Amino acid sequence: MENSYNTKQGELILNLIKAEEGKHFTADEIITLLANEGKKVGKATVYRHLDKLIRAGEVRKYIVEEGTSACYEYVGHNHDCKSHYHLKCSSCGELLHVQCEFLDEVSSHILGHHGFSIKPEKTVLYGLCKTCREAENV
Amino acid sequence: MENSYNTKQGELILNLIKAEEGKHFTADEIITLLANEGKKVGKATVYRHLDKLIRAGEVRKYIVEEGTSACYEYVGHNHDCKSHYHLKCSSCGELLHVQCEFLDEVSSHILGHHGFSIKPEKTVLYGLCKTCREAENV
DNA sequence: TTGCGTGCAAAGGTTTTGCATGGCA
DNA sequence: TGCCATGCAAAACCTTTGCACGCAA
Repeated sequence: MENSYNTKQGELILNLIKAEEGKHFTADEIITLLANEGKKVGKATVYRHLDKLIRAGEVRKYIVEEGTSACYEYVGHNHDCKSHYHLKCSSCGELLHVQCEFLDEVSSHILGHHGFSIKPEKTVLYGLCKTCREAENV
Repeated sequence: MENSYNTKQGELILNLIKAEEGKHFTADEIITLLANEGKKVGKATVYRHLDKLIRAGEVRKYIVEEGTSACYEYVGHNHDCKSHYHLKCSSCGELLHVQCEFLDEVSSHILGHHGFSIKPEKTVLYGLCKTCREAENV
C-alpha cells in the first residue's frame, strides 16, 4: 500500500476536476485554472497528483489529438466505463462523451465476430458534430 | 501538386516499411533499422518523409500508447479505407481492416441518436487482438 | 541551373526528475 | 520527529525548424 498525506494542493486538484466530471483538462489548464483562483500549484505537483489518481483509477488519461498534450478526466470510483466512448469533432474540436448501451453491443459484436476486445478508454471516434456537419453540408 | 525528387533516403524509408505492411515502426526504429544495414539517414529526414507519405495516404500514424513515440505504418495507396473501420492492437500493433454491416449500423445509430457523423477512415478502434488477449489474460 | 532534399544542431513543447525546503501526521 | 509533498529548475523525450550544403532533374 502507498502511504500518502492529505495536502492542500492535492485537494485543490481533485476538487477542480471532480467538480466537472466528464470534462477533460490538460495539465496546463489545471495549473492555469487554479492560478486564476489565486492558488498557485507547481507543474510537477499537478503531474504527480494526476499520476497518482490515474493509478488509483479515479482519473483517466487520454490523447485527444496527436502532438498535443494529454487530457485528464475525473471518472470517479465506479470503473464501469466500458460503454464510455469519445467522439471528437475533427472540425471544431469538440469532444463528446457518449454513454449508450448500443455501444456495448458494438464491443460484444467485435469481440464475438472479430475476436478483438476494444478498449473504449483508448478509443476516439473521429467525425463531425451536428453543428459542424450542418455548417459544412450547407 | 507537390514537386518532389526521388532520393536514396526516401526509397530506403519507404522500402523498409513497405516490406512489412501491417507492421508499425516508430521513427526511431526506422533510423536504427537502417543504421543496422549501414544506411545512415538523419532524424529530420525520416520525419519529413513520413509526413509526406501520410499526406499522400500511403502511411498511417498512430499513437499506440500514451507517452510514447508515434507509430507509422505502411498501408499502401490502393486501400479504400472509407468504407471500413480499423482495429489496432495496442500490444502487437496488428492492424485489422473490418468491413461489416454491423458497423454501418453503428454509424447510423450515432448519427441518428447523437447527431455525430463518424468518419471511419479517420477512426481507429484500439484494443487487443485475439492472440494478444489470450496471451495477456493467462 | 533550379530548387527540393539532407543532416546537423538548435529550438519547441510536454512530461519527468533531482534536490533542498516545507508541511502533514 | 519522520517522511511524504512541494516547487523550482534542469533534464529527458519526441518532434519540428533553420540553415548551409548536396543532389536530382
